[in-house]
Amino acid sequence: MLIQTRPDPSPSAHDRVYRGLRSRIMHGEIPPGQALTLRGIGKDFGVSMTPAREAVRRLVAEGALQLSSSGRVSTPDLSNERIEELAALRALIEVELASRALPRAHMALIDRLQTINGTIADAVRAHDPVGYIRTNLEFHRTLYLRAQAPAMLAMTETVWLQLGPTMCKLYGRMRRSEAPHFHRHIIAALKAGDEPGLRLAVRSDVTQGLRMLTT
Amino acid sequence: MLIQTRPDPSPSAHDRVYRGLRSRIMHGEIPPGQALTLRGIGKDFGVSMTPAREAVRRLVAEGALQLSSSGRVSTPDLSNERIEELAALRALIEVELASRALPRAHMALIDRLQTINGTIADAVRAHDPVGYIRTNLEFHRTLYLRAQAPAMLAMTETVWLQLGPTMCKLYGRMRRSEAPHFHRHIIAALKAGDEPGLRLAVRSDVTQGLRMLTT
DNA sequence: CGGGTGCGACTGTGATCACATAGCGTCCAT
DNA sequence: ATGGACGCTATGTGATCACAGTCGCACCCG
Repeated sequence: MLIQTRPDPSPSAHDRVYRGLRSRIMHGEIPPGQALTLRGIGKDFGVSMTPAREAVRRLVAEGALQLSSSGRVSTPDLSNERIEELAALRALIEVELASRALPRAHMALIDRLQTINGTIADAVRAHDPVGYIRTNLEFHRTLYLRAQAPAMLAMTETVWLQLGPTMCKLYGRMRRSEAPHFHRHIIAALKAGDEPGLRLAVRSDVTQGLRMLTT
Repeated sequence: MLIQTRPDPSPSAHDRVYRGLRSRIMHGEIPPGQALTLRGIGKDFGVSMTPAREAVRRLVAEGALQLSSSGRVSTPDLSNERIEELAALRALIEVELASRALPRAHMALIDRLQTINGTIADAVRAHDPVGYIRTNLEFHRTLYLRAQAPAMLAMTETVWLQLGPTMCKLYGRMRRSEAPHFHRHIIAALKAGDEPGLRLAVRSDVTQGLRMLTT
């Protein structure tokens, strides 16, 4: 019996398309309101309409894309109320995830977080919005993975996905840029094992970041 | 220019299939681990495989169905850890929704909640698990609709959806049954405008209901 | 020069088909 | 009688096609 060295070699076409689009959307590579076509997506990924349609359906279900009344697909342009809601959801769930990760946060994890934080600073200095968003999310995901709570992490990533195009719009016009300020608080609270401080730091990081998103 | 009297007359086939399956799953009409086939679903709804596939993909994206490695589709059989996580998510988000609904809760809303609560008691007396689950969710949704927070409500409904088959298994073996106890606390807190009491009552209702789900 | 109208290309939808694969029952050999 | 191998059937996947609706653009008329 062969052991699968690659757990997912799935040559499945719709999965490739799904992952590709999801990554582009979550990392803010597509501005809000951008129109997409099934045939265009299919051509981009070298597949026919069928897998493109499945990937789009899935992303619509996750709120990463929206369908107009006539079925045209585009990235959503969020209202301020929607952004506030999604920020509140991030605050609720991510605080819980951080809290659950705290007891399992070894020094190796903290080191990795500090490394990622350095990469974020690099992206900021290089004025690389996509790199900034990607590494910022990687910082949070690395922490939350320690919470051993896959359902909560999935839900959080869905929220990130919905905010992707909006973050694209924001960081595109973001001129003066500073390294993520509250990440140091998060790391300090992790080191100290200070749960209330960690909750406050995560909540502050999320809400401060999202406050800049409301027009 | 004609005004659409019916905002969604959508004769769209995949939407019919999606809504139908979603309702069945959320209300606990399908036990966990139940295998489904695209051609079977298509025949049930009188459509071809294509809309059935799209509906299934969407439900998989929402966690209401799972795909085996070979692509076979079935309702998920949740582990205890997963159930605990979903219960924690319900507690987090629903408490927030109730809190946001509180300032807008008129007497008319409270009356409707009491009426629904009576219907729940009827379903319990009639030993009707599906009716119980449906009206119980209707109770919560009626309250949360007042929160004016569609993204949070959607996320909560996604959690309900994931718990649907598990609730089916539970309430199928539920013999002695009592009317939902904490719903009265919720209504009392709404009447009194007591926010801490409301948060506690909702949290208790959710966690107590879900504690029975863990095997 | 401006606006309305009509045509054409484009886009999503759903059905059907060909193909690969996984399940599963059966049949044969020991 | 039991275990294993074979083959059939059922199932998901992806491509293609026909169709209907929509959007846009150009052309024509005032």
